[in-house]
Amino acid sequence: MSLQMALLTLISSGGPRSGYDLNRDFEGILKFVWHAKPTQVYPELRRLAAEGLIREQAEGSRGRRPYEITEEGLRVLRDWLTTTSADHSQRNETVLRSFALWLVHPEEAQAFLREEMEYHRARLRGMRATKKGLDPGRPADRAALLGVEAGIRRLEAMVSWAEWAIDTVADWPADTGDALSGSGAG
Amino acid sequence: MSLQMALLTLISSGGPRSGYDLNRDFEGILKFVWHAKPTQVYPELRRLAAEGLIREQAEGSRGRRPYEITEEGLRVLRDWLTTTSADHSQRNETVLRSFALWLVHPEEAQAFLREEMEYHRARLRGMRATKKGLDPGRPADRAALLGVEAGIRRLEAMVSWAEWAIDTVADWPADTGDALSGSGAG
DNA sequence: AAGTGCATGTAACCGGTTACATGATTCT
DNA sequence: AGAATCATGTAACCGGTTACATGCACTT
Repeated sequence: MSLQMALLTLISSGGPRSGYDLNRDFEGILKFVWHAKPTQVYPELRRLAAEGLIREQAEGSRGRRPYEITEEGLRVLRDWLTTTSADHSQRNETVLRSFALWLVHPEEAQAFLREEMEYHRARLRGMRATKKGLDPGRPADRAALLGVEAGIRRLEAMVSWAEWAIDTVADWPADTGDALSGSGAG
Repeated sequence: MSLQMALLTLISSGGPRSGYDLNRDFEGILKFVWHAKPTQVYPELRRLAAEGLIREQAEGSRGRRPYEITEEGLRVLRDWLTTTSADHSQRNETVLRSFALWLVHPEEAQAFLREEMEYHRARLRGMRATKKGLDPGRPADRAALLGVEAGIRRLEAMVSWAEWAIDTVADWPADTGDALSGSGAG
């Protein structure tokens, strides 16, 4: 359901877009918002076209199939925004793993946290670069700036959390033997 | 895959737990980390037991089936933590929707953002209450505190973002007619 | 001419959701 | 006695991933 809305949002905001363009968006600006593999995107575009929510334009070079949104597609998008409420279910493997960190040696826990810190710092740099590429003069970009700002703030939260967590784990008492018996790096 | 690890983490950290207990955890402390419906949890527990990663204890009152983690389960959990890296793919419908907000009237955009702000504030209160219930003297709770702190920081980021976004939308130029033609509340 | 990146797809499988079903225990 | 909550499950379906397949265009 929401994949359709994600595709309609991208197509409506970024002008005519092909499956390839959309896949790049999922890897770029939408990385922390929505994701889908190419094998899911292409059939879904066909379905949206069959439902009349998007329209295929003339085939471009290299077999590109650019789509544009239809009036009906816009209507459906607006309807979704105004009459349904957002699903808040989430999955975050970084945080899931942190719940289990008492089972490994502090050095291993810190190694994990450092890796996560670096990852989120890198993504944060990417997000800030993306932000610079947006034009506040364009209505669609103004909305995109809202989304990008959310991404930046969430990434900043993760980076500062990881920094704090590394310090916190350093202060954990040794717990000689019990939780870590049988652990690899013993 | 990660559902198994989520279940092992909960069972290892919280003492013997039944499917019902675990479902409550998914609705509570793990709400923003991992989620699974009861219909997925019960068969998965049977599978974990068949694989020898958890062990069923004596059936309790009301048909409760409490499980405890086995040595093999602990080994698998530690192995997952130390030899594989975290999947960072995410989906966040709140932020996805914000990318499309230029398509609706500013009042509708703000109504959405206000709703999200309230939702995240409420969840933040819940997370802070959860934090108070944890005992830093217990190793498992110390790790849980890392996870809960991540949740709090992410929720704080979302609340402050929503506040900022409401103000930002208020300053958007009117864009008389173009993007909003055909929109419901015209 | 070979290698890389562009660009789209199919089929099989698995993870996850929805709808449905059952019965015991506690509370009012 | 009836309602609410505890507690576990099955079956069908759908959304999403993995593995595989194809061919063109641009660069070196």
